[in-house]
Amino acid sequence: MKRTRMDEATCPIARTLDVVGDWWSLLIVRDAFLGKRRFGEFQKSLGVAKNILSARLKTLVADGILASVPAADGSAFNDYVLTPKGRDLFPVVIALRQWGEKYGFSSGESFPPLVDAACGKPIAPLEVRDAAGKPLMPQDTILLPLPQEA
Amino acid sequence: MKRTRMDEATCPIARTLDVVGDWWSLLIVRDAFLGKRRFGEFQKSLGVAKNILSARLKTLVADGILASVPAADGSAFNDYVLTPKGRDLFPVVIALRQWGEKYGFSSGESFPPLVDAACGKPIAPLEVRDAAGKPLMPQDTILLPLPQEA
DNA sequence: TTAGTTGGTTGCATTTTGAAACCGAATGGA
DNA sequence: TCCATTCGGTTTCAAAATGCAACCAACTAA
Repeated sequence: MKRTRMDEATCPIARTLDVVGDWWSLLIVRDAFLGKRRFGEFQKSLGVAKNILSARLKTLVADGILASVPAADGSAFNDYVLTPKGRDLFPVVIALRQWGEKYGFSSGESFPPLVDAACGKPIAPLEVRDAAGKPLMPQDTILLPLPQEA
Repeated sequence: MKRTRMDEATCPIARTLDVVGDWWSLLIVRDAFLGKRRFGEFQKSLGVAKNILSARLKTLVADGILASVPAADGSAFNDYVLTPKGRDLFPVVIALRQWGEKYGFSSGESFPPLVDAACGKPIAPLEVRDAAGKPLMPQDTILLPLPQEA
C-alpha cells in the first residue's frame, strides 16, 4: 500500500514524475532558480511544514537535483543549490509556468512576469519542434516501440 | 490538515501544480496524447487503482482538461478526450519526457522514442527562448514584481 | 550571559492512497 | 432466453503521506 513507484517504468515521463512528481519538489526547484538557497528562505516562501521541506530537500539532494554546500555567507549552515541536473529542469518549470499563465488566472488577476534580463521582454512560448525546427502538434508525433537490444 | 492548496498562489507554476501536480494526472494526460480514451485503457496502462483513476478523471474533467464524451465505438460508455486546454499541456509533457530521457535511464536501458510522424526523426530538445528567438539560460531571466492595477 | 534565530526532529491527528471486494448495467454466447 | 463476462465504476478498510505544533540543539547578537 505504499505509494506506487514509477522508477521501473519504461516511460521517461513516468520516471521524471517519480523523482519530482510530488506537490513540493518542483516549487522548491522554482525557488532555487530564483536564487533562494537557505532552508529558511524556502520555508518562508513556500509556507510548507518544516518536516516536509526537510524530507524534500533530502530526496532532492539524494537525487542529484540540489547540492548541499557550505553557506555562502560564511555561517555554519548549508546552502541548497541547483546542480546541472537540476538546472536542466528549466524547460519543465517554464512549461508549467506558461500553462499556468494561460489558464490559471481569471481576467482580473495578474502575476509577476518572468522576462529576459537583457531586454526586459517576456520570454517566448515554448514550442515543440522537429529535428529541422518546424513546430509540431501532438498529433504529428508517434511513439515507436521499444528498440530491442541485440 | 488537508493537502495545502495553491490555487490562490500568485505564481503561475504553483497554480498549474495545483491542478496537475499529483502523481497520476499528467500520466493520464500522457496516455490521452497517445490516443487512449477509455476508462479501462487508462487503468490497464497505468496500473492505477480504479478508485483513484475514477477520482482523477473526475477532477480532470472538472478542470476542463479532459472532456467526457459518448464512446466513439457506439457503446453506452464514455470516452475521455483532451480539450484544447488539455492539449496545451503538450510542452509540459514533452519537457518531462526529455528530462527523463536524459536522467532517468542507466546506460544499458532504452525507452520507446517519440518521433516526428512525418520524417521519423526524434523531436528536438525544448529550448527556452527570448522574444527574438535567442536561447535563454535560467540566469538570463528575472522575475519582475507584480504589476499594480490602477 | 542570555535571549533569539536558524535548522531542523519528533509526535500525533487528519487526509490521501492503494488493494480488494462488491455492484449494476451492458454485452456476448449457447 | 438465460447465463456468464466484461466494463465502469463505488465502497470499505489498512497503510502511508501530509500538516501542524511542540520540542531541541547549535549558532548568533546584545
